[in-house]
Amino acid sequence: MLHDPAQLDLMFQALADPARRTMVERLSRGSASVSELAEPLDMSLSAVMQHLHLLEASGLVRSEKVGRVRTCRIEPKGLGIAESWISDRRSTWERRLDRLGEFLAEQSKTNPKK
Amino acid sequence: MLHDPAQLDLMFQALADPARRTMVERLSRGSASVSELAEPLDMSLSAVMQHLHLLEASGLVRSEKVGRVRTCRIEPKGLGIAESWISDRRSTWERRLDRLGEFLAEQSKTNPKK
DNA sequence: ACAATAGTTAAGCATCCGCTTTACAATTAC
DNA sequence: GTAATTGTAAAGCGGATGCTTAACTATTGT
Repeated sequence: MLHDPAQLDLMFQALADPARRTMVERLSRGSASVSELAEPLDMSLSAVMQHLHLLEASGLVRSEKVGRVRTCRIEPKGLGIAESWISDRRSTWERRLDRLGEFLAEQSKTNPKK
Repeated sequence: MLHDPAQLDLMFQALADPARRTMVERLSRGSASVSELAEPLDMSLSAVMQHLHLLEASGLVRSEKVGRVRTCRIEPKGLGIAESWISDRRSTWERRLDRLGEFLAEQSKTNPKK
């Protein structure tokens, strides 16, 4: 499964704002209404709504409205996508370090430091 | 070790751009000069330099200049910081799901569906 | 010495972001 | 029915972002 650049843009952009990360933190502890998400944030409800739009567009959060309250919850696959891009880079890096280590070990066997 | 919001801002912001992710991907395969980083990117060297500044400010990349070439390499701790924030959120979410599962299992034992 | 290479800095510019305020819509409580 | 609650939509604004070009510095090759 290849990484879709446009989605990664949206996802990392979404995580790049402290208010939005606060919302994700809150939602990782359980679903919440828009007002509940807004409560710890020092900004208008309207602003929170705009952050929520971004979070939904990125695929990190989904929500549904029942009556007059919209309930938001985490989309666990979303976090997985961002996490796996990072972890792919890390493992590429670490595999390379391993090979380098083996190479150096081999060097010091056939050509020990004087 | 608590997550520093300002650093997470810089880090996710850095990853939110396709050119910068391309640079990180390149560097995860090994160190590179600025020109090498620029090669696959359709923009001026100057623009690449600006992306590089951001990547260094975020702590994802470091570089040093020898002679007239600046060699850039990944800072593996950097990726770890972003990755661990995400994985902390995920595990909070998953632990919560587990508890919910246990609760529901308990419910159906003492109060089986009619 | 001169030219080519590799990088750096600064200014400028169009666009995007993160808010605000205002006005409005839908649901629920009294 | 009317008032309070909860959420939405639109317009506007200042500052941040992602480039460009142009001018410049430092190192290396001939």
